[in-house]
Amino acid sequence: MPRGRGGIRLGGMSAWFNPARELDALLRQAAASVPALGAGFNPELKPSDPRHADFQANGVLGAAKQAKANPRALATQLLEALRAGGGLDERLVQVEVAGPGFINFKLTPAALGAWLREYRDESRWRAGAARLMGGRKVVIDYPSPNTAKQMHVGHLRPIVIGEAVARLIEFCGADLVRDNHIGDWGTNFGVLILAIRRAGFQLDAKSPTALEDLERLYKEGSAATKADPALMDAARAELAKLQSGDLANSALWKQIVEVSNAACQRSYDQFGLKTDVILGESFYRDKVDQVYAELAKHGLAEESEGALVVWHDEEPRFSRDAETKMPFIVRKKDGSSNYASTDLATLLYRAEHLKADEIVYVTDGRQQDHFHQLFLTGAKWFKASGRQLPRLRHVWFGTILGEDGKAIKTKSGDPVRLQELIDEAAAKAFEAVSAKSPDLPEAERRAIARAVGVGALRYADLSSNRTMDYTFSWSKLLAFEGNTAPYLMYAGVRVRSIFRKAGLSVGQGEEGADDPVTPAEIALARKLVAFTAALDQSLEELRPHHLCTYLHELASAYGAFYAADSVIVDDPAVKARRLMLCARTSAVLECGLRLLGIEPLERM
RNA sequence: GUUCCCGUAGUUCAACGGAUAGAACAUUGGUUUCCUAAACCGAGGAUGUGGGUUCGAUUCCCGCCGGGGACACCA
Repeated sequence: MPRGRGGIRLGGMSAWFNPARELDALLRQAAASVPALGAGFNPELKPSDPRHADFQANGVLGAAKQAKANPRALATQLLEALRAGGGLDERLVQVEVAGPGFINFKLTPAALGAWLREYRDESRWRAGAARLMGGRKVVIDYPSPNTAKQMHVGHLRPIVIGEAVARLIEFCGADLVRDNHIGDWGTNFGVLILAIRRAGFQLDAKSPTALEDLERLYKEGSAATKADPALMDAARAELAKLQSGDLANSALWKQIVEVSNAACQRSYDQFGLKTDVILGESFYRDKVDQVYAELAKHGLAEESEGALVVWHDEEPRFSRDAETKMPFIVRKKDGSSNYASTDLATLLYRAEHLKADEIVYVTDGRQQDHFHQLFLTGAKWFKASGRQLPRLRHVWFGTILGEDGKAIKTKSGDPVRLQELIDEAAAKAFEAVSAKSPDLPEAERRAIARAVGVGALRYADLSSNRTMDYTFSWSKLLAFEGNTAPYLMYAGVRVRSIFRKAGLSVGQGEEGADDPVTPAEIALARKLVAFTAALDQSLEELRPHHLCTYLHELASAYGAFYAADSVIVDDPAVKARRLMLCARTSAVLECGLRLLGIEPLERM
């Protein structure tokens, strides 16, 4: 993400969409004329603790050390150069040298007011954010489940995180393709087919218990093949038959996939998840031969113990000299394809047919080594064959642990089913909404409960850093107070209620609104302008929790404003400017919630 | 054994090398003739451990302790 490339000014309008970017650019310009700093100076501009300022530049401290200069004196020089440059209007931004040599920037009420009047709605923000990823074609790979398993709580994260990351990327201007790369061509099928044969089970895809039956059989098969290596070989043989076109296995495979996809779709519907394409591993069945041929041709892959593998000697743990060998196995010794084969074929397809500039893989953290090897192999392969490698990113998340502190797995006991979790959340929310708003019709209370319950689940998962593991807990996932989705949704509902009471629709009644005045108005306005910084930060490493933190702070600032300053008052000027703050809060909050995949409400 | 991730108030989590380590829950004291109290205002309480780098370390490096993951044909 390039910084300091000048700012965007939409159609000659005056306010900066993203003040941090503008200030960064101005500081770099100014530094060029300060001898001790020069053109390569990085101002290290960051959002500041609001007690001090809106933004602070820390870069002078390090530079002063390098130049053996007094940091405060150097900061003062830079500040003078900045003023001389003429790009800074001090009626909008107050600047001062502070502490050991920070440069602090504080937006004045005039700047806050200008921003609020100008960046009114989502279309303006999208236009502003489009500089982040505009014109880029991005493929995102999620939730990519394995087939023939019931959805349990472990499936929550790829759905929820994947959707939030996808929406964020799309919001920032990318042309996005959501590709559900389902795992439908692996050894798990061999295991399952073997188990079905051994049990003499007749699969009926239309049976309501079909998925449960499959899951039970898979568990049996999994236990059996684990206990007996001969059975594992038999399972692999079933897969090899499938992959080479055996009619009976292919027919069975088709039925299993059908049952599995229908069940997954029912879960996706409840999360509002829509994928653009479903190109599972089986889609690449006839595209892996090209991968083997090209890797061999360029000398990247070699035979080892009968398998075709790629070593990466520059990475000690993937090198052929490693103590425990961890090659990237691209073809098994029985000739079957595996995860690596199909992922390489998928990479090529996305680059050549989908024209991806960037590919984002959303999976759990246990696959880090796999993706590291995939990316290394992809880079060498594309370079050797003269292709342009898309930017590859592994957006991984931590594991949901069971009560025993171990990862929740289908095989170890019975983890909570996803449907059970959703139903429980909705039931609890229904109880709450019925207690607090008994006058609403039952149908509406049901709909609200659904939105609140699912929203709470999603937010609980998104609000902490995705790389953290967490232990499954009903109370954590079903919390409705504090830093939760219902808190944010409630703040939004209170804004909408004001407009209803005033007989206006959101956005009306703010004509001629002036700059914020009271402390609560100013604090809220500063928070609203900080939306751009929150977007930047979330997008940078694709971590939605930054957006969650921001939205919670915004809702909290609104809560304080709501308690301190009445909106519907007699003074038309006061009313107009507070209505403007309400409208902006509503819009930012709802836009932010939607980015997280949470549907805002009119009332609750 | 090799390697990756993690360790912050009683609990669940923030902090992109910077100022007095922020929140939420729980505990505790207050706020409602007034726009939804699912709210607001206040109080107490924390960086596993030992070194190092740095003007400055929760953050970077090394050791130790503790938890989890991966490691030859699962995905």
